[in-house]
Amino acid sequence: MQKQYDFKKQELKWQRFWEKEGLYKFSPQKAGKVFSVDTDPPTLSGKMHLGHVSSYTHEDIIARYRRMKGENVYFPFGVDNNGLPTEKLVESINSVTLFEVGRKNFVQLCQKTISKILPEFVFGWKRIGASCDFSNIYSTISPEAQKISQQRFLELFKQGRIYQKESPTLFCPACQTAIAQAELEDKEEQTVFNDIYFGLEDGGKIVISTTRPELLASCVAVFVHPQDKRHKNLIGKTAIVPLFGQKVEILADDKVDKEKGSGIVMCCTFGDAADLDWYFKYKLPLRISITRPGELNELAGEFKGFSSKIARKMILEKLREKGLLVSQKAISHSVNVHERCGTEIEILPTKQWFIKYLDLKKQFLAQSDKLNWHPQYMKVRLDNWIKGLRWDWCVSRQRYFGIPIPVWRCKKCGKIITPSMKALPVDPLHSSPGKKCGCGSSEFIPETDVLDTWATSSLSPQIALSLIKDKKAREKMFPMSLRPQAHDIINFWLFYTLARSYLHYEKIPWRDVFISGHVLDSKGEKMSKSKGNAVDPETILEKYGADAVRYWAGKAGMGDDFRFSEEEIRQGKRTATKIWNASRFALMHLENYSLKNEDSRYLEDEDKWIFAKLNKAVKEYIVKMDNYQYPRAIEMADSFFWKDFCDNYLEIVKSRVYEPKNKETLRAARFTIYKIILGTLKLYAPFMPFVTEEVYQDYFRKTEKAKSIHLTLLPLIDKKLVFPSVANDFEQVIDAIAQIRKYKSEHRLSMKAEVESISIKAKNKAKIKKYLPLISKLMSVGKIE
RNA sequence: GGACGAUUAGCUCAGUUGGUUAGAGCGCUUCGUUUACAUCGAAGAGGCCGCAGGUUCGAGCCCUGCAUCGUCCACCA
Repeated sequence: MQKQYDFKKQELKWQRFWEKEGLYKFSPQKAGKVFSVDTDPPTLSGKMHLGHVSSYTHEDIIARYRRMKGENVYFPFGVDNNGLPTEKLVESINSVTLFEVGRKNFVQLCQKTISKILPEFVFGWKRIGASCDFSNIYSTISPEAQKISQQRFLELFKQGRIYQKESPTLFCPACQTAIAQAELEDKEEQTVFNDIYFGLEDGGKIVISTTRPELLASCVAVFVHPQDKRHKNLIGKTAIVPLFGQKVEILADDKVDKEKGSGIVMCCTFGDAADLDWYFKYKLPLRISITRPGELNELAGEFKGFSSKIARKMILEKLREKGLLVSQKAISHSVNVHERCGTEIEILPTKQWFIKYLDLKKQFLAQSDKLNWHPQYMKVRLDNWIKGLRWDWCVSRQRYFGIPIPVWRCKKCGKIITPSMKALPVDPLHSSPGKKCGCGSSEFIPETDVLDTWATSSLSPQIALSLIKDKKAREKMFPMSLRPQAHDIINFWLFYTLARSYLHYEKIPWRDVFISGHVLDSKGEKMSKSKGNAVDPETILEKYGADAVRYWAGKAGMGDDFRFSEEEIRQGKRTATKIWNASRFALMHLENYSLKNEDSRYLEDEDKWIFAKLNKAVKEYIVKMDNYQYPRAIEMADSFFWKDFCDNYLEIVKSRVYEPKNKETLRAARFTIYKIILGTLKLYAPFMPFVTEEVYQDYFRKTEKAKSIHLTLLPLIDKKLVFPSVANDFEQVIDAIAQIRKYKSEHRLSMKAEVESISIKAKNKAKIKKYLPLISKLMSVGKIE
């Protein structure tokens, strides 16, 4: 063993070793109950971030623990490289826009770019010691994933759960696609609240307030509050929209806020979600004046062709000229923007594909009940979301790099034609149904929309399991054992997966759900690129090593967000060093020792005591780990290793190994050291896989046989080595030592200083008597009373 | 506005079904070159357990109300 533990060199070495040996390769034939993890495929981006480090450390701790419990762990790895985020990444890496290169070339460029950047991206996960089966990585855009996704789409189509409908949809004018409610983000924006005169048909005028005067051409009604005395007389009258002249009815609805502006509001198709509600509720006419790219159309007359921003200025100018602009007030309000690009969204009627599922709320809630939630209170979030669902699931996107919706439409009769399951995956743009339509026509219009990313990632269990070739084994593995994920996507990924699983199989997708939190900066604020407070994992890994960073992550409990703490990482590094140092000392005394079980016959009381301590620690460790309370488990390991073993046992046993009274006591000490060190390493192995492997390989591998510490089983202590009453009595020795240390400390003495006599308090004097010589020798005390 | 969570030592957090003097790590103070480790060891200081009521022989833990913070959802002309 070297003198210093060089984590950088060693971590890389063991990572390569694990990979080369295929340590974490899954095979259904291996022994043990299968424990399968529906891992969260990270969205492909240039680099892993600290959130990935922490969430994968949590999963990995669980996976490694289960492996050491003798379970056959399936811990797959995938990347989410489907859809808009990947498009954006590819555009920025190659400095092109998809409009420049065209759809077909762009899709190819995406594939090419992905395979180029993937290895480096994945290396991040290997580096932190994730024990995934990297020999077989899945991708959410692979032909296999496409096949699975299209297959399930067609299944639902046949069940009558897929329909296409023209409907007002959330639409991003910059990305040119429909987006989901989940993709919305709030953004605080400075804007101007304008009071504008509307005419009345019977003469007179009213003032309405709006932040979006560019939508005047789309105005279809004016609303007041039914209990608003000021405006009660207006109800039922007709107003005339300035500049555009359309006549609109004045209606009453209690959604109107009397306090806001003049208390009179215009309703446009569509300014926001409230307009949408009114449109349906009062069956208002449809007046669309904004095109998909976010420009005004012919309905806006002279403003046609201008972007909504410019048109807003022009319209305000015109209103001002005509004396129709009463007043303006700068306000700050929050608007809905697309999370990917920050563009304000529009609501536009477009034709989209939906999965019908609003009728299944009850069933979904029942599925949620069947899951084992960790922590339990997170369940409420899902349940509230399910109860509050208002729309069916819009699964179509007007994008390019995604999984194509596998349908054609007959040019003649309009019937929807689907491919055969065997033909999947298909891209309708580049293939044909291969059969005639029922009406005899063989001309088809291909569907150009692709599926929403969630429509595919909701099938992650199916995609992950598709890597297992043995069909019988694969089917036995569903439902999977565990879904680990963060709390922010409970309403999306977790919900959608649960929903799909019910729609297709009427089963829950997994038994356990484990929810983790987000990494915050050291002040407790959210990390984000824009704030510039994001910590780069690479710097931190360079500085402290993966074991240390994992130690920090392992201290974060379920559900809660937790802070980045360099202090805690330093503590992790100290722990790794301590493990290495204690092992170095121990192994020094184990040279030329070969473990013999009969040595346990000569165990001294301190040996029995430390075995009892380890036994207790292991038992509690297992309880905590089984409940996903790994921060409590690592505390068990810490306090056993640091306090009981290093500070007390090793100090006591030193005299025995340096100057043994006889062979037997030396052998017993060596036996104990061997067992305890190995046991300690095993407790730490899920948390600090590198340093524990280093020590294991250095000494224990030749006797323990297992190729790696990560293939060994938990240190369950042989009952024959546990003597509770002896251990209990010996506890008094520890207590006495503490008292003597305190005395010396208070008298500013070195621990080595000789003391003539001392009196200590003991609970049971009779039982401590036989230990007095031991204590007096150990603590350099002449006489103890 | 609705839901959920949090509030315990200077900081980050434990505290099991209510039961003696409330714990850990870090930080701080003092001491110690003890043959694995100064990346160490020993000792110490430091807490009206957010506030106010209630239940109980007994409350950090149970109940009610309030306050503050956080998260998610809704609203956002």
